[in-house]
Amino acid sequence: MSIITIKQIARDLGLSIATISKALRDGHDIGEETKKRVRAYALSVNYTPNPYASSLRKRKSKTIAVVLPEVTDSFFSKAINGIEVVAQMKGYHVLIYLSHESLLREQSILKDFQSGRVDGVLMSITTETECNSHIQELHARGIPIVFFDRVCNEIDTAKITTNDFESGYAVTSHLLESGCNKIGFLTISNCLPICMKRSAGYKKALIDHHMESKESDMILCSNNEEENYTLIKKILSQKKRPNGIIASVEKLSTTIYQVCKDIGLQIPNDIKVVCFSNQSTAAILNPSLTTVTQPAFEMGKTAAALLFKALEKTNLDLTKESVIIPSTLHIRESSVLAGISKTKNKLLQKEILIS
Amino acid sequence: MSIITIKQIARDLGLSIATISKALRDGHDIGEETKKRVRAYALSVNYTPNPYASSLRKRKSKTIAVVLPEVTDSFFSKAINGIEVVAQMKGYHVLIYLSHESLLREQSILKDFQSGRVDGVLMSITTETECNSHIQELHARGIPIVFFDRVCNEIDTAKITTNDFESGYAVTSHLLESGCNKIGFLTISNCLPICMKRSAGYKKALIDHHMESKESDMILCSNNEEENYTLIKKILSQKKRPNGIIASVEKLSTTIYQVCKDIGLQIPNDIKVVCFSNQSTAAILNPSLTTVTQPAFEMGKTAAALLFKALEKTNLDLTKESVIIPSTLHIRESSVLAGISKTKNKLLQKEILIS
DNA sequence: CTGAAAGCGCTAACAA
DNA sequence: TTGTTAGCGCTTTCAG
Repeated sequence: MSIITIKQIARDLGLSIATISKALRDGHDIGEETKKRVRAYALSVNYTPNPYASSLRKRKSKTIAVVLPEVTDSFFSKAINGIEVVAQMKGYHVLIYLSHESLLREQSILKDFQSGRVDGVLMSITTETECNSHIQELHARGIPIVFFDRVCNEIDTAKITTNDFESGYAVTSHLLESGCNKIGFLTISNCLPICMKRSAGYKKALIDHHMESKESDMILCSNNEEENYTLIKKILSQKKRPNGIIASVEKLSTTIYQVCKDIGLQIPNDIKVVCFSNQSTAAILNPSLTTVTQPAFEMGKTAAALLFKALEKTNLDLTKESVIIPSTLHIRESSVLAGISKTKNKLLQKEILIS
Repeated sequence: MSIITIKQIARDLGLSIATISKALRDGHDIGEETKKRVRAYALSVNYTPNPYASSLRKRKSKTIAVVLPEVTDSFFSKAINGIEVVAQMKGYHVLIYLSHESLLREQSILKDFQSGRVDGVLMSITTETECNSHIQELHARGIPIVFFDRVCNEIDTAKITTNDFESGYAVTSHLLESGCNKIGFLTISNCLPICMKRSAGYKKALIDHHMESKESDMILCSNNEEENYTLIKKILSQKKRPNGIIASVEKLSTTIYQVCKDIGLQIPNDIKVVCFSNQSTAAILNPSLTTVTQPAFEMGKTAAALLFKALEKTNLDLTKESVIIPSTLHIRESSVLAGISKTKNKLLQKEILIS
């Protein structure tokens, strides 16, 4: 069974190539009879149009790119899920690219998009992305870009985010109200808007509670697990160690718990822990982990839906389409007041939509 | 800045289109001088070849598809990671498709590949994929397919798996040695090879330990979390409930822990739990979870590497290239012998490469 | 070593 | 309503 093309169908049916093409995509100037005949035949020979020929001709690929730092993080995998659901519904194909937190990779990935490979781009930038000329350049070419979560402020386009400032504020207030008076904030970047907003919320909460906000309580983690382990261990072993800790990345929770176990710190008695995380296991950790859960699936879905809307109606101004979807604070055992019995704690556990 | 093509460069440089094309891809019958001049100019005008024109002409897309049931499972996200790393190295692009455990979706996804959109396919089938004519058909078209993890036995091509039988055997033996005498096996399909192999290992271990293997101990879970919760709760609430449980899917661990918490069963005293899982949080669960960890990243990487090899040398016979990469048994608190003190348990904890 | 020409499979004017 | 024609941008013989 050799590959079957429009030309072949035309020959078989004694019609012209153009007629087949139009009939197949329901062009309104083709006779019903012919349409039926063509469709039936195409189906019978299992015809599938060559997407690349079509892309070349139409200058549209029906393909989008998703550029992410990584996939092994519940936030991103759930976001991909959301993106894929919409894409499949809309008949788009999704190319996935991982930057692995490397600016260099991100640059070379975006460079390729200049070729017209994709109609639009969904992206979350790396921790290294301070310079953004590569994004700027792509944007200037007229390729629609929608950022989600890790946005790039300098690019004037739609951004799908969650309420990071409020989340940072809420979670810090919660720790303060649970009795913490020295809260460490683990971040992964000093310039990612997402990190800056969360830490701004953290600082504001401290101020509002008449606490000092020290630079030394801001801890910059790396992309290397062992380095982070060592760093966190050092900090939690200090004499004046924090009695509360906020982790702004999911995977740090494992490291923190591990360190506490290894140096004999009891959560939440010795130290309270909260984490920005989408892990479904948060509730069954030892102790269960208080989290700020981002609406990952929703964010992916919204970003994708918006991008497709932009691709379908050219008059849509992405500049004015940013969306903020609130996160949820799940209060669990890792951050509750000391001295409250387990049963009481259960009552304290709650789920708060951050506003 | 309008899109720059080979034709444009040819005009600008006063050369022919063919010369430019050849010069850019280092055709050996072009003068060094010309090559340099062309390259330099192409770089200066930021030329990026149109991939679709090239694909159309060469009948090669430099693109592969990855078809998975879902992404929000550590196994699959790590596998994607492995795949992407190799793809990026080899200059391939990866299209991602989620079947969401639906055979219908899987069929329509594969149908599209008949078009020549992708040069090859990496896939893990759905729990519903009993009939496989859609895969057969694609395979017959000569599109190389490499299965990983959830393979389809009926298709004669390369399969990258882990030692599922041995894993099932090892984990069951471990539970028996920890004192269990009634072990429930949670599965997600009665026909997925991966499930059948694991359960075969489970049954063999029971027999070798002179235990009865009852069909009623095999529990078929669904894709719906609430249904699973209800089902597991029912089973663990029975008078003759199991005192050991093996979950063959990562996400079931959360459900099991939740059920135990809700009905007051203590792990591991009342019931021991083990799970096939790649979750990094396994070690910090309450109690820490014994797992069989599949080499997810390696499997993805191997599958991708193999596919690219097949794409590069047409004489490679995928039929003979299957690989089995062993899993690891991580023994943790959730499955240890009752009556052993916490400190002792620590010594018991170990990591065993299953063979 | 370079160029002319044909064509990958499809679409979109424009004719008939 | 259908057919003719001219490409989309690139690769690849085959001549020069």
